[in-house]
Amino acid sequence: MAKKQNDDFVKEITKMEDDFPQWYTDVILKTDLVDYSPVKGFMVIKPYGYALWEAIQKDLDARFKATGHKNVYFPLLIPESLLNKEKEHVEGFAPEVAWVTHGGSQKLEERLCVRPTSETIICAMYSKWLRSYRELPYLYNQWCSVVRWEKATRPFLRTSEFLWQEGHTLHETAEEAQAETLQMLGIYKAMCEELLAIPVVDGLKSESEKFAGAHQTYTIEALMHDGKALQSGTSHNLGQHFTKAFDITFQGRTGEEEYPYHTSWGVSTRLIGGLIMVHSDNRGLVLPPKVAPTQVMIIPIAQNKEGVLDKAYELKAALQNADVRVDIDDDANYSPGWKFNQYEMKGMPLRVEIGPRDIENGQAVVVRRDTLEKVSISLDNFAETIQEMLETMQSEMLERARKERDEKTYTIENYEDFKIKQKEKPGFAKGMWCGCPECEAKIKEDTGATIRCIPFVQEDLGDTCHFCGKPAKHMVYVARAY
RNA sequence: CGGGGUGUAGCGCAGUUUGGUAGCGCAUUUGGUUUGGGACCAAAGGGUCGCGGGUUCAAAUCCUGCCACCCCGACCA
Repeated sequence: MAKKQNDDFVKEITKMEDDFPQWYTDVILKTDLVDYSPVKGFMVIKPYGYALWEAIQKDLDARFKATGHKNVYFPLLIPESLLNKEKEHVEGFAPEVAWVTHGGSQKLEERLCVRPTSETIICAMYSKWLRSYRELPYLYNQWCSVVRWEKATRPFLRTSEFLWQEGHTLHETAEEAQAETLQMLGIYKAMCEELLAIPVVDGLKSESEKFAGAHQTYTIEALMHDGKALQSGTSHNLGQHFTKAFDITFQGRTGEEEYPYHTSWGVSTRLIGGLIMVHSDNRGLVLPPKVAPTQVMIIPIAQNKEGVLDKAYELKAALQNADVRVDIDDDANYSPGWKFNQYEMKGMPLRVEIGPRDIENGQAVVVRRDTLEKVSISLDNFAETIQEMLETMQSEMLERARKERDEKTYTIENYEDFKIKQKEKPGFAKGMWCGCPECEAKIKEDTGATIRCIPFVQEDLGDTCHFCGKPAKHMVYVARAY
C-alpha cells in the first residue's frame, strides 16, 4: 500500500529521461515558482519563484555597487525615432518590438516602442548630459523588465516580458570600455558559480551571434542536464557605434571633442531556468543553499508528544541566530511523510527531523536534498554543524555540475563524427574553426547546433577547421542552445 | 509562420463511438482521531462541458465556424 502511494507521487513529475521539456514544466508548476498568465508568452512569477530572483538581485546588486555602479531608472517607452537611430540595432530588434499607438482613444503622432532593451533611450539622455571627460565614466545600471514579442515562449527561458538588469556605461577610452566589458562578464561568472553553483564557459561571441549594434559581445554559457547550452549572461563592448549615432560627445583632455566608448551588459530571469535545468532531478527542485529562500525546514515528528514542539522551536531559534534561513512546519494536518516529499520537491537544501527518539538521544536527523543522504547529528553545536553542511552542499553542487558538464563535453574528431555525436550525445563539442560564417551556417543546418563562444581558455586541437578544412583561427564550443 | 496535440469542478481525467438526470481521483471546507517516508473516519461546498451557430422532443456527445493554450521546428536572452 505504502509502496504504491510512493510510486504515485513519483509519477507526478515526468521523469526527465522520458520527456525533458515536460519534466521542466512539471517542476516549475508543481513547485509553485510560476504560472501562465492570460496573455500568451507572459508569465506570473509566484512568491517562491520571485524569491529566487530576489536572491540573484541581491547578490548582483552588491557586486555592481562594489565596482562603482549606481542604479537608475529610464522609461518603459521609447519613441520610434530613437530606436531607428542605430541601423544594426533596429534591424536586430524590429521584428520583436511591441508598439504603443494610442493614448486613451487618441492616436499618437509618433509610435512608442515598449523597450526590448534600453540602449537607445539611455544614449539619448547621455547625449544630453555629457559635457566633459571629467564626468566619465558613467557607470549606471537599471533593474527593470523588457518586452520582446517572442513566437515561442517557455517560462523563465524565453518569455515575452522578462525581468533583468541592464548596465550602460560610458568611458573615455577604448581600453577602459573593454576592461569594463570583461569585468562585468567576470562578475556574472562569479555570481553563477558562487551563488547558483552553475559552472560556465566564458568567451567571445562570433560575429553572427553578437548583440545587434555591438562591437563585440562576450558571453557565459552553461550546459543543462539535457546537453543543451543556455546563454546565461552577456556583456557587450559597443565601441562608438551608439555614441556616434546618438551624437554623444565630450570635451577631452586636449580640448578636442570626442566620442566616448560604450558598454552594456545584462542577465535575466532566464537564470532561474538554468538553475533548475542544471541541478534539479526527478523528485523536483534542488536548490543550492546560497540561493534557496528556505535553507532548512524543520519537521517535528509526533509533535503532540511532550517537549517535541518546544525543542523544534528551540532549534529554529538557534539557526536563526546563526543567520540560517530556517522554517518549521508544525501543521498537524499533514503527515511527516507528506512533508518530506513536499519539501524535497521544493528543493529545500536540508531537512531536520526532530522527534521523541531524537530528543532522548540528544540528536536530530538531517537529510541533504542533493544526495538524499540521511545522518543523525548531535544537538550540541547544532547550528555550527548545519552551517557546515550547507557550505559543503554548496561547493559539492558546483563540483557535481562541473563534472556533469565535463562528461557532456567532447573534442571533435572529424565533421561526420561530430554530426553523429550531436544527435546521440548532446553537449559541448570543442573544435577548431576557421572563423568564416559559412561554417557556422553549415553547422546549424546539419545539426541545429551553433557556435556558443570562442572561449577565453583556448586549447590547440589542430591547425585546420573541423568544419571546412581551411586553416583554423579559434577553438570554439559548439552546442544546441535554448 | 509550419507540424502535432489538448480544451468537461482548483488540478488530473472518464463520459463523446451508439444523443436521454454531468461523474471519478486528488485538492478544498468542517468536526474528530492521528504523526519516524504522501494517515484515517464522517460530513460538506464546488460546473454556462472553450466560444458561436446549426440538427433534434432532447446535445458534453452529431454537423459547422471560430478562439485559446501547450509541445516540436524556424527566429531570439
